[in-house]
Amino acid sequence: MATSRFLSPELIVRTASDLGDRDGAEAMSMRRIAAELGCDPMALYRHFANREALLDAVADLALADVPSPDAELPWDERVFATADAIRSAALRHPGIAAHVAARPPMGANGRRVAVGLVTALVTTGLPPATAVRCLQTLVAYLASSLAMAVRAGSRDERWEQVRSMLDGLPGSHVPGEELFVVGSDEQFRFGLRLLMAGIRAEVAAANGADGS
Amino acid sequence: MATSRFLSPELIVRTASDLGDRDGAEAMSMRRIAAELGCDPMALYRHFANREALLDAVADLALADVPSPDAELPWDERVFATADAIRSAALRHPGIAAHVAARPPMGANGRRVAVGLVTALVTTGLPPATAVRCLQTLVAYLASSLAMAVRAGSRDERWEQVRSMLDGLPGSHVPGEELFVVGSDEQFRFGLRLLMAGIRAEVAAANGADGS
DNA sequence: GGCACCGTGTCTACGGTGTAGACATGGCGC
DNA sequence: GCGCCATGTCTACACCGTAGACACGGTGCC
Repeated sequence: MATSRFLSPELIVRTASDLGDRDGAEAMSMRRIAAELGCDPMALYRHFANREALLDAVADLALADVPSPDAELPWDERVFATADAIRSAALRHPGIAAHVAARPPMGANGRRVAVGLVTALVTTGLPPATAVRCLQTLVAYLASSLAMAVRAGSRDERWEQVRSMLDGLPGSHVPGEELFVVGSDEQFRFGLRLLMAGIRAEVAAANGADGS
Repeated sequence: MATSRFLSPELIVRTASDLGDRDGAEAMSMRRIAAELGCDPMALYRHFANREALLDAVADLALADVPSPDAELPWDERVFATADAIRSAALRHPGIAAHVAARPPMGANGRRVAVGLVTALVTTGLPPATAVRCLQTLVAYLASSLAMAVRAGSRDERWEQVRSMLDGLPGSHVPGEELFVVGSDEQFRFGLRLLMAGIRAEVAAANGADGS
């Protein structure tokens, strides 16, 4: 049993992912993953350079079920749908979502999705450099939204204080408390729409200056 | 010397902040902060509930030199300038920037700035609920940009792989490597402009549907 | 068949972390 | 003068990532 090659990167990553889903992000320590596998913690280092590399792999696994953008759709729906799919996929594995956010995974799946997105953007007529900038902006927004959605209870009491200050403003006091749930799907889509509007303006500018 | 009340939240926070500036984020451990102060680590717990609370205070201190938005400026310049000031202030304390990003500080300074921003937004005619959504989106983008700007070397080699894939696309290969410096000032401002364009569209829609 | 090698898993140990809980001590109010 | 309470100290616990030396088994070569 000492050295019968029963470990593999795939097995380790799957085990870590399950553990994270079940017991949360902080459960994915080298020691606990090893305990789950029934092996020595140091055995993991034969397959991953360090913990971060392992978590990168777990994060990339989470992106496995993000479909490549459907090339039939209009570019903006394609981008919107993909961003939404990334978010859903990451939130389906809350243990790793924070890591996805802090370190956008650039494994096989990450690259596949990124290339799909940037492709959608360049087909609009955006110069590639601008398309990459837009993609980076999207990734940044996505990352933060994920990080916030994953916070304890997904309800951030700290925004409440902004709310009470808002009550002191001229306009009537703001509606309900549900507005202050940061990281909600609704809030995410609102911001994503803002960004898409900005990108559309950029596309229009590029095409206006370019051809028309 | 045992109990002469020489510690204070302010002193602790300032010491921790300096330590973080000098030796990086991971230097701000309870033990090292205490060593810097020449006291016992546990003494810090008399003034802060836990490490996170202490770091929150450090983060809020970093926002102290973000000026309240100048009410004379047009709303969009006001928002842009404030966002930029927040970023600068946070980056001036790289030790805490990551924490600011992960946990937008809502201490006295954080609230002051947040209220200033939301005020700028509601003066445009946006309904308060929408203004808050816009603010949350801005905060999310800001947070991520900070987190990325603070990464090792501020140059993420992982984006290089997207670049090489981009070379295979129809358009001529993308310009230089400097494009892929994530977290650069230029990239930040680009994304901020995208967002502001989106918000402007929202404002136009609100005012169009409202009065005109 | 014998032997060396190398990939893999194990063990021990180091230096760190946050923080709970009991203890000491000095200043302040009564 | 006495007692209380805030504050700082000490010890200890349960973790963490991972370096480095070791053991073992399957594989290729002679």
